[in-house]
Amino acid sequence: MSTLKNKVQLIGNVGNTPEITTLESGKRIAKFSIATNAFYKNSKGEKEQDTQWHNIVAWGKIADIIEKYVGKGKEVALEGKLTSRSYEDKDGAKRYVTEVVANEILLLGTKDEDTSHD
Amino acid sequence: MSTLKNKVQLIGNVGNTPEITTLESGKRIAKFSIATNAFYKNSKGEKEQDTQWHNIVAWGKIADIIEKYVGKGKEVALEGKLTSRSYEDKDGAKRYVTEVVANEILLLGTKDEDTSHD
Amino acid sequence: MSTLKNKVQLIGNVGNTPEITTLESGKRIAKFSIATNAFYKNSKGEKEQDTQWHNIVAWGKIADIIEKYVGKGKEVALEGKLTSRSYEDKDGAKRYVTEVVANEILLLGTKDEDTSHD
Amino acid sequence: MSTLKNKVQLIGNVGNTPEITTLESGKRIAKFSIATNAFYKNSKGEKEQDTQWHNIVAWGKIADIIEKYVGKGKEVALEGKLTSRSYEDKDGAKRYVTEVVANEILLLGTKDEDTSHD
DNA sequence: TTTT
DNA sequence: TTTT
Repeated sequence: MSTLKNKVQLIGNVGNTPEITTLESGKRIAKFSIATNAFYKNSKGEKEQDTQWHNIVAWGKIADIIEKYVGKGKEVALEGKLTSRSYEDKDGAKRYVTEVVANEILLLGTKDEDTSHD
Repeated sequence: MSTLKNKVQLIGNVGNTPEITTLESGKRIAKFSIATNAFYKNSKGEKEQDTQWHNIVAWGKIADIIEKYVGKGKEVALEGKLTSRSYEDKDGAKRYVTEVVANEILLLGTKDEDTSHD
Repeated sequence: MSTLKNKVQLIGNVGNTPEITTLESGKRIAKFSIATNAFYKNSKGEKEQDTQWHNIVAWGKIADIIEKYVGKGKEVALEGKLTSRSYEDKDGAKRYVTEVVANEILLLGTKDEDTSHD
Repeated sequence: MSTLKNKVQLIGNVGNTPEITTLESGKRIAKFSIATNAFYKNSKGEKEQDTQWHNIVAWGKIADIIEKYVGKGKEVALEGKLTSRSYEDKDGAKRYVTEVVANEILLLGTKDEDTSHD
């Protein structure tokens, strides 16, 4: 599956303790959010910050790595693909969610071995 | 502003004629969607396709390039940042939209000069 | 192995028919070069072109895809890692070569199915 | 100038104190090298490390940021384009050098504000 | 909800 | 809503 056609790269801080779920099939999923912070000066020359929050999902081995090494507040770099899916809310209205499905994750600012995944 | 921390790269086909809007301030915005297509074989060995649709927004010079060169069906490569914003729908409920704000676009499969923007 | 730490992405035209070699071990290697073209205006407002040539190497399945689908002049997008190695030339002097080891390749401007490789 | 067509992204450690040069024109250049480290297990299951060294060049504002903030041993993320140039060595033989011309740099593992450059 |  |  092509990653060249749909690639997201984020460097930011993890916002919450990743939730790990095991499906009936045995497959494991990790979910968490990360904040990317951009700093800039506004028209008055004051520093401002643009923070974007991103929903991250990971499967299989990446989920295992996340469970082991990724905690709230940690700085990580990750790569994945941008996906959207719809669902019906409790009122039957169609809702959309956009998530980044991670295929590689790297812990920054640690002396640990590479925890990325191929 | 950092693009290293928040980067999206897409190669796909434009789904609709870009809508160009001029704000009162004179700023121009282009909006369109693109489809990224991934092909894979399912468990039965049959070819399947995973199509993801992405909302693209572009400002200023990029919007001008899009107006001039980007049409429905065209294959493009683009880079931008992943952003989400919320708004209230007509029932007062909070809705979220995720968009890619393009900072560079490249027309593929054309003999035209480079239309990317720095 | 981490690709997040060392990533090269090129979109350009293939400069020569890829050379395919089979090692004694049975492993296959493809080698070719690609040109990336950047257009800009010089100080006199004239269009100029900066062409960079890159040495590409690919192993295994990617080499097979290249043999099948990639020919001189074709437009491709590829991703890989930047590597350098040294060797001794015939005079015993140390020489350096820098190559991009491709791990994914995409044919552009074709109607073919996705030939990328994971 | 297009960066989509020729993009290198590296996350690694700076190998030496950057050399800063000011040209007669007043333009400033920073030069340094960075190591990217990939860890993997060999056929015996032992951990091995593949270190690649890259020559980095930066101009203008990026050179200033490097002079101020980037020192030997620091972990940085950077993006740039892959360039090669040739020169004649003292024996009149043609030599090739490949360098990454950085257009953005980010200090990792620091509490500093974003030092990236657009 | 992170980080600066 | 594209493309194959």
